[in-house]
Amino acid sequence: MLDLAILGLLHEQEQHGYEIRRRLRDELGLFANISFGSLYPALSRLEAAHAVTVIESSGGAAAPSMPFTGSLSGERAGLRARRAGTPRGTKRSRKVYRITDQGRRLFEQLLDADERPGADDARSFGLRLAFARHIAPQARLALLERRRAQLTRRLATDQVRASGDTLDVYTRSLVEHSTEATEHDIAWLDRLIESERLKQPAPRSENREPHTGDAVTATKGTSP
Amino acid sequence: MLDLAILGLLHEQEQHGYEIRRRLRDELGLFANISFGSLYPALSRLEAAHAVTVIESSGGAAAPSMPFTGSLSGERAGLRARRAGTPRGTKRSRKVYRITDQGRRLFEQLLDADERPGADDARSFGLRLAFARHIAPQARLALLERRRAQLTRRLATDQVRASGDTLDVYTRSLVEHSTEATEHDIAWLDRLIESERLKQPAPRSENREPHTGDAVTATKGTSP
DNA sequence: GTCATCATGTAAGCCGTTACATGATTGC
DNA sequence: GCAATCATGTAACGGCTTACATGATGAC
Repeated sequence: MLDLAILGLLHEQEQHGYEIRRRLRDELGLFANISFGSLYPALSRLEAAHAVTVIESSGGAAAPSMPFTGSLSGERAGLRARRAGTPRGTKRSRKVYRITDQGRRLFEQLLDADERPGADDARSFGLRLAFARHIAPQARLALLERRRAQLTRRLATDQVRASGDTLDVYTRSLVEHSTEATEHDIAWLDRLIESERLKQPAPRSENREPHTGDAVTATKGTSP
Repeated sequence: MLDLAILGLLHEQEQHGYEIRRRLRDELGLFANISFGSLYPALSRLEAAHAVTVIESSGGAAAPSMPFTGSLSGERAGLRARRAGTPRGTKRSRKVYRITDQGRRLFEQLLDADERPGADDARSFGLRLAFARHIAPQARLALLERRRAQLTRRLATDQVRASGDTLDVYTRSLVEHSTEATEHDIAWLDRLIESERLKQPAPRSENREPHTGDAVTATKGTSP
């Protein structure tokens, strides 16, 4: 699941590990404080699988496919010069990763094929929804409806539990609150689903133009 | 955390592994479908730590320091007789566990000392609340208030996230919904806390000011 | 006598953690 | 020059999963 999160972030913008961690915390909120002991091995794995490539592992400019001097001292000089322009940041000795075409394929594959059992459902769904803008409208709808079905099932088992007479006060309160929370979640999903339906009124069996891939481009280059 | 759940169930009634799993699923709801690959090793660990003892293992040996007939056929006959009384179940070759005094101590210790980082907060709290009736009133109150503080912190970070301008539609919706859910949780906790305070009006161990003045929301009555 | 269910266990693996080790850059 | 921060990595471990192995009991 971490792989999915990483690919999702790199989908938007090339970045280095340390920064990925920050965005995971500040933007996604999931993986509140993912540890480097998870993150870096994950990046290595993805690189080995050719899902990402290192486009810069030292000082050069982060511009895509822009060749730069191999001179280490030259790079250093360049960075010193650049530092004057940017008050903070712009460190050296970092590896900037970029997602590959294969990585993009893997991303989409993970996005709708993963949902492995044993995984935290809520987290898994949250992660997918956070990247929902990158997927086709009908896949988005399917994601929402799968989640809705999941919650409906939970509601059913909660009600069975609540109907038992063996629960003590605290457990009963817990179950009742859980039921309310689930109902709240479902109502929210229903609003999202309706809003999706309004955006794409007719599902139209096949040959649906698969979302022209603009709007995804990196809006900012190397800006700190 | 599984250890805590097991001890909590055995706290109430001696049982064998298979049955513990069923109660974990049907009563607690947490550990929806704990696997035997987790459960049995956990029981073995607890036994090795003298937190539980095997009080009956119908197949033959393994009863600790309690001698009984070594006759296999004898055991079988006894079980056959017992089966007639109970229409289903009452299998043989199972190990019935009982919690020990040491286990009870461990239980209480886990109950308020655990809360390890990296654990699923909600699940951990739910588990503790499910066993809340076994702990001292002030410990119960402390549990609720710790959880409340936790959720308040979450609310704060969610609000920071929401105030950023980089979030896309779906992520924003997610954060907003998460905020609502957390507020809902806090309101529920406040109801529980108030009801606890009513049950034990004056904590007054020494320097305790029963900080009133909360009276937060409480939109709906405690009993639906 | 065979199949479903109850019952216990082991082995391998996944996915995350903390703790530890190292080094570059920059502020003071 | 020294400490704080940025940045990357390795090692050991934790807690759970699935897959596999075994066997007893009861229904038919």
